[in-house]
This record gives sequence, structure tokens and C-alpha cells, in this order.
Amino acid sequence: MHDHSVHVQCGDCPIRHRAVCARCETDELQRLEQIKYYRSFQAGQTIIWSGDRMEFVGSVVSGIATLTQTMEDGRRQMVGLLLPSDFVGRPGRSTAAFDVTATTDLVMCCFRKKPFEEMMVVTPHIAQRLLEMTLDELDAAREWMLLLGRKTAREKIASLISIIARRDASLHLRKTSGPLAVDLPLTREEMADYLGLTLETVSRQISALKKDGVISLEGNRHVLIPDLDRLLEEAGDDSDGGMLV
Amino acid sequence: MHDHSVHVQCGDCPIRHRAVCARCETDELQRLEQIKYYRSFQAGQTIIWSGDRMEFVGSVVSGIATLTQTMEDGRRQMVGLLLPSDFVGRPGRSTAAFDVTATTDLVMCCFRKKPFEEMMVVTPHIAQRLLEMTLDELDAAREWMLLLGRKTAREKIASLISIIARRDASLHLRKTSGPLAVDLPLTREEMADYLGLTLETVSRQISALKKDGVISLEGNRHVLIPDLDRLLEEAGDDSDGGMLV
DNA sequence: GTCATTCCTTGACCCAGATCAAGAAACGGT
DNA sequence: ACCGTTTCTTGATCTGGGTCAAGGAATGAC
Repeated sequence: MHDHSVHVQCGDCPIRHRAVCARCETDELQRLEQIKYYRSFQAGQTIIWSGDRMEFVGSVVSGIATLTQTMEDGRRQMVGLLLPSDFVGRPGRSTAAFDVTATTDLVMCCFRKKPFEEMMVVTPHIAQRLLEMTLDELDAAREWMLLLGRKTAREKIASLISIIARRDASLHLRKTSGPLAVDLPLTREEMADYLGLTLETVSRQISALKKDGVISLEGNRHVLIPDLDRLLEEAGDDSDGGMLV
Repeated sequence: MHDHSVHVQCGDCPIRHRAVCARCETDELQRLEQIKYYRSFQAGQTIIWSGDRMEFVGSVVSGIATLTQTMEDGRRQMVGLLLPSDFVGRPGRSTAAFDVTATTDLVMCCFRKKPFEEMMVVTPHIAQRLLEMTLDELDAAREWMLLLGRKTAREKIASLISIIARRDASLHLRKTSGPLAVDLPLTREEMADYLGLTLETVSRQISALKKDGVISLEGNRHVLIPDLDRLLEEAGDDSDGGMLV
């Protein structure tokens, strides 16, 4: 049995779909081609409201989307951050459990849910691949829970920056020299919603990390990391061995 | 296509396995029978340490287990609570990402991981059923993130009690009259680890809810809920329609 | 360029929940 | 019943991060 985690291009779709395998499912790729389509969203636009019927599944081609939960009094917690190549939607679920919002202009590659689910029944590897991806998300959610429940504000900020650095590195080719550079794809308020803080605290802690030389800023969004180990130490992660590897 | 979510008995195993379907996979059930075995653990015993090789998957037959994460300095966050019928383990993963601990005496129904994974390849419905279960866990984790990031101590306690009440009700037959009664399966410290609080704050908030008539206690662990709607209101959940239905 | 808007920073003050500390209640073993 | 251990409660005090408030820096439209 060969490796089903090999990523493949899905037709003219600029991202690499991870739900199918290059070597053994060419016909499935063709069928996926037939039911896929693209949708664009503007920055700030809500893609799906919690409770809405979900008519499609798909993956992010470009741009950033967030999954958030909101309480009646307006308190808001981000519960998912979708970068290019991330999958959205739950096969077998008819309604969305959370708000999905485009925080930048966004393009998604979508599959109508019903045909996609029919394909899943016929082609078992898709379900297996989705299971693997969902388990990854679950692991990430559980790391996130440690952050929310037990980390200090400073540790939360350091963690967020290193999480984005890691995601970035796995997406793009890695820079080989110079200090690591990361673009924060979120506003201070969105970071606060991610971390369970207020935007003022986010701003203060970023300033503090800057003053202490852990990071430096070019503009508001562009972060330079002179010493990644130092940042990981600040994040309180116990030896993140898999980092950037 | 009939409903694959039908629960079935797995031989003499006292719980209902949810990974297989009654009507279309009798032979799979037989194969599962052949590779399954039971393991018992004492209260307080660690089942798996984070980073250990995971040699089995399985489900809880009786007792309570927790998934926890610990930072070097000892800060601890619970990231999963396993009640009878809950599934443990990640097919496709070789090492555990979190500590799994029995908090009461515990019996698990296990399947050696390798044969289980081989079965998954052959019998697609298992992967589909596991995907469904994992998506449920992911939804629960995301609700939990809202709790950790944005709820007050009082809301956290009220949420925990109603979560346990809901899990309880789906497990046992529902009482038809009198105030709803719930046994807390956790110590105050374990509740604190669940909620991202200290045990003192847990104790104080339970006392406060008692004083305000939202709950009453019989002993330390047995909770009576005179008015469930009142409790849900205290929990800050926006109209939990699915509750106990 | 100028203006309006959005986003970010910093300061002053406050409070929910953490920390430190002392007992009280519950539980299990003999 | 007695005793040791664990678990729970309550009080006093402290503090990290929230809240309120003001102003500065980017950004984009025209």
C-alpha cells in the first residue's frame, strides 16, 4: 500500500487538494473535477452563519477565514483559523455549528455537499483522508485549549506568533537565511479573539516582547524573529520538536 | 442506503460500539470480536503518557478517564473527558499527543491498532463512522474553547454541570419526574483543570450557585438541579435546543 | 496632496480570580 | 469508633488582565 498522503493538484485549482491520492484515484479526481466550483468572498463577509444549512464543503484557495462563536452579549471566541489549503465543512452535517467569516478577500474551491458525500461512500480513501485531517484539527484544538485555559497573555502572544510561523513555513518554501519573518494575517482584535484576550492586552504584550528583543516589528503586521528558540521558550511549549521540520 | 449510525452490541462487551453498523457489517463485527480484548486500570493510573507509542484503540466500558496536557512548571489543562462508550485513540497515529489517565477504576475494550487499521482499509464504514465521531469531538472541543476563552468562573461551573447532565442523560434512561440529579464524576481539582480555574474558585462558585438556589448539593458530589433552564441561563449558552432531547 | 476611517498604542484605574493560609468535612482502613 | 488521609470550604490579600479613555499611525478614497 503506497502513501495516500501525497498531495496532488486538483485540475486548475491553485492549491493542492489533500483529500485524494495521486496514484490510485485518477478517476476520483476526474469526478471531483466535475462537481467542483469556485466562490469568492470579500474581506469581512460572512460565508456561513452558525445554524445555517451547509450546502458545500471545500478548501481555501487564497485568503484567510475564521471560525468564531459568539455569545448573546457579544463576547466572541475564535475557534478555528483557516489558511490556504485548509478544509471547511463537515460531511454528514447539515447545519454549520459556527460562524465562518472571510477576514481578507477569499477564494474557495467548493464541492456541493451531496455529490461529495456520495463520492465518499464509493471511494473510501476520501473518508480516511478526511479522518486524518480532522484528527489533526482536533489535536490543534486541544493545544489551543491549553493556551486558552492556562497560558499567560505573554505566552499566548508568543504561541500565536510561533503557530503562524509554523503554518507559514509548511505552506511556503522556507527561507534559508536571515531572521525568520512572519506576516500576521490578523488584526489585533482578531488576535484577541483567537487568544481569549482584549485587543489592548494584545497590543501591550506585543510591545513588551518587542522591548525585550524577542521579536521586532516592521509596520504593524510584519514580525521579525531573531531567535526562534527564544520565542518558543516564551510560548511555554515543552520542546516543540516538530517545529518547522 | 440505511442508517449507519445505528448502535450495536459488540459480543459480550457491555457497551454499544459505535464504529460499526448492525445491518450491513456482520462479518466485520465478527472480525472485530477476534481482535478485541479488555484492560482494567486502577483509579489514578496513567493509561498512556504523552509521546508514548499507542498500541491500541478502544472505548471506555466503565469508569472515567481524562485527556490532559501539562506544562513543564506543572500547569495542567484537561482537554478531553472520556465517559463510558467514548472512543480513545487515533488510527493512523503512532504516538499519543496527550496524557490519558483513569480518574476512577476503569475498564476499556481495546483493539490492537494494527489489525484495527487493516480492517479500516477493508471496511470503509468504520472510517466513516470514526470520522463522524471525530467531528463530534471537534465540535465539543470548540464549545470548550469558548468556555475557556470567554466565560466567567460562574458560567464555567454552570456549563460543566449542564454538560455532565447532558452526557449523563444520553447514557442512562432519563428520569421522568423530580429534580434532575447529576453525580459529578470529578474532584474539585479535576473540575478546575477542565475549566481553566483553580480549585478554590471552583469551590467558591459552587457555593455561590448553591446559595442562589440554582443547584443544591447532597454530599460533595451529588448535584440536584431544580430548574434546568435556569442553569442553562447561568451557563451563558445561547438556547441549547438539543439539550436532553 | 487632504481628509476620513480604521487600526493601533499607551495610560490610569479596577476587579475577577489567583494565591496563601487555616480548618472542616468526608472517606477508608483497622 | 478511631485515626490518618484526602478532599473541600472559607477567609485575607494580591495581581494580571480587563475597562475606560485619549490620542497617534496607517491606509485608502478622492
